[in-house]
Amino acid sequence: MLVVDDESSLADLLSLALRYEGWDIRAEGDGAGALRCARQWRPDAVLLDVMLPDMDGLAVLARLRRELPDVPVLFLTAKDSVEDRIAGLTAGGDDYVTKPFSLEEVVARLRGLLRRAGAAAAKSASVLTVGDLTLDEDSREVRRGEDDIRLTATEFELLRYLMRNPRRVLSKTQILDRVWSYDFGGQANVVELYISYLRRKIDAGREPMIHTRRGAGYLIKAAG
Amino acid sequence: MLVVDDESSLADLLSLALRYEGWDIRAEGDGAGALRCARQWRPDAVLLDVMLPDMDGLAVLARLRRELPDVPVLFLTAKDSVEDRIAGLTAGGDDYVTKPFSLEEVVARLRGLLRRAGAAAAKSASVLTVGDLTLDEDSREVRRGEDDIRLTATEFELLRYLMRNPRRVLSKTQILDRVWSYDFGGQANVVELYISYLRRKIDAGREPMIHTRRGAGYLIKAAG
DNA sequence: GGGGATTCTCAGGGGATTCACAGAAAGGGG
DNA sequence: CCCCTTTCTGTGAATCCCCTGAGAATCCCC
Repeated sequence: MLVVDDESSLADLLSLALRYEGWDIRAEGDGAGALRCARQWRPDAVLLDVMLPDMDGLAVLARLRRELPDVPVLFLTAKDSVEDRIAGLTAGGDDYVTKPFSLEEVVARLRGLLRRAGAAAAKSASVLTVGDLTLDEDSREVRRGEDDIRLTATEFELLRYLMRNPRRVLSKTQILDRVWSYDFGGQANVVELYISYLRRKIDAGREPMIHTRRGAGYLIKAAG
Repeated sequence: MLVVDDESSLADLLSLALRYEGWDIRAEGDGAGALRCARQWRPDAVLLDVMLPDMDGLAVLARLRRELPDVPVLFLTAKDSVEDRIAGLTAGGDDYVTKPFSLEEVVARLRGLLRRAGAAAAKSASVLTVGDLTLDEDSREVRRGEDDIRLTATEFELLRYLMRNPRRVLSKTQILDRVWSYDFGGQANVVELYISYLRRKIDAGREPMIHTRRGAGYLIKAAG
């Protein structure tokens, strides 16, 4: 996975997060470097900032396509920038996220891209299961046993993150960094709040699946 | 599928979108290359820009027909160009779309061409069904249960996109990218507006099939 | 060219969602 | 068993997202 962004702090953040997902990452700070790396290293996907110091992101894309016509590209773009121009280009199967983004979002989009790129091979599970709890990333349906559970957007993202890491303690900081936007400036106790919301919907009147590890964080695991 | 267009960004866009549909794609930038590719590679269909740098699209067509008399051709043409001349040419079973087009439209036309050409590739029936809702891509007829439903062009495209992805949440961005033209620069809330139109026609007084996932997008699924 | 259909913008309103704050509850160490 | 720390949760305000009516612009067919 090739990360192209001239803001090194952001590039580092992304590199770390994606490495944590088990992917092999390289980072480049400008278009020329990106093209060189793409040519030599042949990444499976590219994260491309559309604002680069040396050349337009779209120019980079064009030249990238000449080298690697099939590699999926995830654009990183400022909220109110040239969204219309991006929209056209991404329609072909690429995708984009607007800054500021959450890492969960980036990872989810990347998985989607890879799944689609490897269309035939990977038959896309897209359903996470922990005990009798299931979460479908496509339909965004969540159920525990027989019961449908309606979640808000943030609750869904949080639960997805937990279920991606079953039986593993996730600290509040980790959660905040992954589920909320990287420039979130609020109180850390939103995590507690949303854990509480989730418990009400998922664990209510049942054996609990979400557990607190005092001083460490939270984890989810099958009941019993 | 052979894509012939001298505008490389557009050719890339099309290649990606069609690859996503599971087709095998090659792109050429001029008439000479197109003919060479057609001769050697024998595509099942050709997307042909009528404005090419080296030769008239019509001349390309003529020579293409000598090589591959049966391959269907989808013309790409500017809005206010020589539409009448195209119209004459397409009488033979070919078809055309005017720029700017939406990807949904191109894909739909291509499927139509392949189906009519009797190519093995397109086994797909032309009728989409979700619950008691059916949409015929050929006749453009839509019915819910016993009731005929009259849709406008945009409503039809939107519903088709939804029905091709039943039980799957589609974001407003995704919808905008697929259903509207690639250079659409307007407000994102047209999607909301057209969803609202569709609901009035499809869900009116019945169990709703179109659902909103707040903060995520829309999906269609069988009622109940 | 005329008239109806269609597409799209704008803006208001309503309800859902997000989040801060603060007090209550629970855990843990001495 | 007490006290301090951490976590939980009720309340309410601000915000965001979505829906829809009205009307302007445009398209298309006759």
